Amino acid sequence: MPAYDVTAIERKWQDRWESERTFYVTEDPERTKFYNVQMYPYPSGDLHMGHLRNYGYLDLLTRYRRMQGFNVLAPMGWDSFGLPAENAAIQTGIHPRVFTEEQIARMKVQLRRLGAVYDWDRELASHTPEYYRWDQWLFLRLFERGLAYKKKSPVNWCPNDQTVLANEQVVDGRCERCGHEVEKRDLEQWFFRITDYADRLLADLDQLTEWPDRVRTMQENWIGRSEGMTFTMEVAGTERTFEVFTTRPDTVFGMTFAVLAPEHPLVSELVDGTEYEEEVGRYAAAARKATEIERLAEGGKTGMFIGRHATNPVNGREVPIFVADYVLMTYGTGAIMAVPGQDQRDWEFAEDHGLEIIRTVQPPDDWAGKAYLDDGPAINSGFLDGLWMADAKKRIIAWFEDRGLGYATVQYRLRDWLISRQRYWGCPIPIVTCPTCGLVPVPDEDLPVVLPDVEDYTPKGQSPLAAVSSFVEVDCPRCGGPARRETDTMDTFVDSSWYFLRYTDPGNTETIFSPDRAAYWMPVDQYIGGVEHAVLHLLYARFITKVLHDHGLVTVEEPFARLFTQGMLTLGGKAMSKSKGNVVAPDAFYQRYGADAIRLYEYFIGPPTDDAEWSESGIDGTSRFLDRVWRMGSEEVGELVDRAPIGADLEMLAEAHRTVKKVTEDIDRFSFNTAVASLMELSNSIGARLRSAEGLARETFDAVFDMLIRMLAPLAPHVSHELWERRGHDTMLALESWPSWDETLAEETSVTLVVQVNGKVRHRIEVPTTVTAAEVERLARDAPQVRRWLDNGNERSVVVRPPNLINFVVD
RNA sequence: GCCGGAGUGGCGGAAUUGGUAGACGCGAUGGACUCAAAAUCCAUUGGGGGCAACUCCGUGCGGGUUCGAGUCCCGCCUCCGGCACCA
Repeated sequence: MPAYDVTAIERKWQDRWESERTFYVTEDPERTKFYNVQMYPYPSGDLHMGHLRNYGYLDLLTRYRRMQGFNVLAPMGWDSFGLPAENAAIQTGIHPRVFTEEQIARMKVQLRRLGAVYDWDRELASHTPEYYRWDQWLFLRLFERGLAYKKKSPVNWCPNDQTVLANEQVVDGRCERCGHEVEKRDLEQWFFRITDYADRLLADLDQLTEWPDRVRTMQENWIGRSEGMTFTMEVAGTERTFEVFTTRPDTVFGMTFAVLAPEHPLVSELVDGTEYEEEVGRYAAAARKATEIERLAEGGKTGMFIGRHATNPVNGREVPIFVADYVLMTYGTGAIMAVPGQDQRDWEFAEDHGLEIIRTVQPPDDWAGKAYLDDGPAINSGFLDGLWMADAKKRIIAWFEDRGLGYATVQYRLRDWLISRQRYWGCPIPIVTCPTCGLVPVPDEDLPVVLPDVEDYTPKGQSPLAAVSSFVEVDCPRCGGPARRETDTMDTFVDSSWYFLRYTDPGNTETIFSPDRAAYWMPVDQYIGGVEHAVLHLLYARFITKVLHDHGLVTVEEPFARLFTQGMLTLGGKAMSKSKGNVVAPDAFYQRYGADAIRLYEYFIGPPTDDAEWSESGIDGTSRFLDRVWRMGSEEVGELVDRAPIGADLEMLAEAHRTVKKVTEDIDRFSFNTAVASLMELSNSIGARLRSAEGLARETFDAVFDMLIRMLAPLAPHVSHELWERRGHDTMLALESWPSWDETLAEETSVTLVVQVNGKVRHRIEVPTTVTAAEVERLARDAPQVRRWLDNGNERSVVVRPPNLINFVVD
């Protein structure tokens, strides 16, 4: 058990921080702001140890930056729309709102128990009409700008969750949430035109120098920029044409067939009324329905000839047109020129279907049996022959452009963001469909479109809202005639793509937020969250911020200046999660050790970016450390002497200054584990000196202990605040300044000189930091441990690096 | 397959710029205190050899650069993460 009354002390200080509003802030142009945000959580109820680790990091920074004098905003909110509450409602019949708000209340209690402090005046929750009203407002601005549109297209459908999913929410062909295989369906859905921002989302990654490389790379790959050429091909014997996109226009002479995606509209047009109609129709229909997993499991490339030919513009050659599911309607133009000699997928298809292969790049002599993808001189390519890839591309694109047959283009892998969901617990899309006026936006003054209560939450392939006639049946806002409300709700990632802006002005009932207040706080100086959002939330939030920037509401183009992705806490090697049933509940640990020991252990467990395996025994260590500090600060431990400082005191003081420097630098580089280690070292050293014969001067102890407590304040806030008060300070430690260090004082006066012979350590000598190279060499040569080695060999040379290293090179 | 990241004692990890490998903590062993236990404190703790001074080996494996490599370079192995029919 700890040496002090953990529960009473923690409760006391949690009350004080709240009642004194210590961490509530306003905009203050006189002070430098620090906007500190954690990805707002889904209110899942009980926090486990893994959550505490993450909340602990944010709280550490809030307190640390505050002590450094920044005007720190640390808000908290709730990503409170979404499937878990709805699924619980289906099972229990409890309204998702009731369920969600209970969970929020519980989480707030638990955050408080950890000692996590926020400006609760800025709390927001996305399920409230006060919040989602502005989701709808935002949707309408995107709609006005042509950035929100409704379109029928092949989309991802999760049969288990009974809703469509965004591309980003399909992982390995499965639903990110429930793991069920995802099907393709042709549905009319709402999209956000994120592809319009693909170039900016890619280019501005360069500005994000304080983001982990890993996340930037993931976004770069996800956006997937490819330079190439788009050109038109004519279908022989018809008036019809289609466009193809290729990144290898230099290989166009090697085209031996063309392929259309099964969903390509031209497919049915070209086979209608021909002998191919039935069979091709059957193939295309099957391909459209198959899941991604089924399509890939086929092995080999399926597809079939559709009875038509296309003309290669470069040489007039007619090549057969196929339909095949390895061509995707959602990328490029949904049609390709196939060059089996230079593309492995085309090669496999050609082999499976007995098609001709013409190489257009000279492969190495021993190359056989597969496509050649690397660079080399062009062959079988008319006027391109002999040119290498880069030159050949330039030449052929110029050839197409001169004749108006094709043009250089850039394609992105990124798809538009599918934001409609056929589920209940989300933000209604503020659109009315009128038989005469078409899609009509709900006027701003009629917002919010309030989510109505329903009897039955069960998804039936369309939103449960569709069954609420009082919701669906409305007058058209434009012509007044009978019309129907959109019944899909928005992806919850829409809610989370701008909440950090709302925190700056959460009570605003006139606008989404005041541009001035947002300008003061933005960008977020430190953003903390899980790496699992690298291409989901983090991409969407960047996109929406740019849209709002273009709308004149936000000054910055990038929302998050510095990103930190924390590692997970694991148990049995797996991430702690309620659904996996491997969570460690903190309650027992709060009682036994207290919040401070838990926090400290979670900081100490390892680098914060790394996953860490939970272990119970580790808390003993941090708890013991806090006990030692407590006893040192509250009892007479060892020898406190009223005397003028002597040598030992000066050494103690120097050590404390060195620790301040180290801990400050460690926290700045997010090396919390070594910061804690340094504080332990300092505390050990104070203890050892107190027990030593000389003891410590009272004045030295007071100064050094004061520094220790200040440094401990962001890490173990309760115990450090209590000690601060008990030692006679009448100020709130959280508002005290972070200690500074005196560089001269912090300097080491002596150092261990390492004497090496041929790179091996043979001797160590304590020397003053000021030793010269000559002194180093003399000291080293005089030592018998060194002379033995020098006398036994031929000395070649000596490398001297005063004050701490000398290396003799001996044969 | 492609792109990242990592591999250090019994365990978590440290070594920030090429310069003392293993900080700090856990665990373990021995000791002090105690009637005893708990708590606390002290000592030892990478492996081998030696009474000792000391010495040999040691950061996934094999090479290399360097006076000197956990750190840099080349080639592998293993694990983790991301992407993956994107034309």
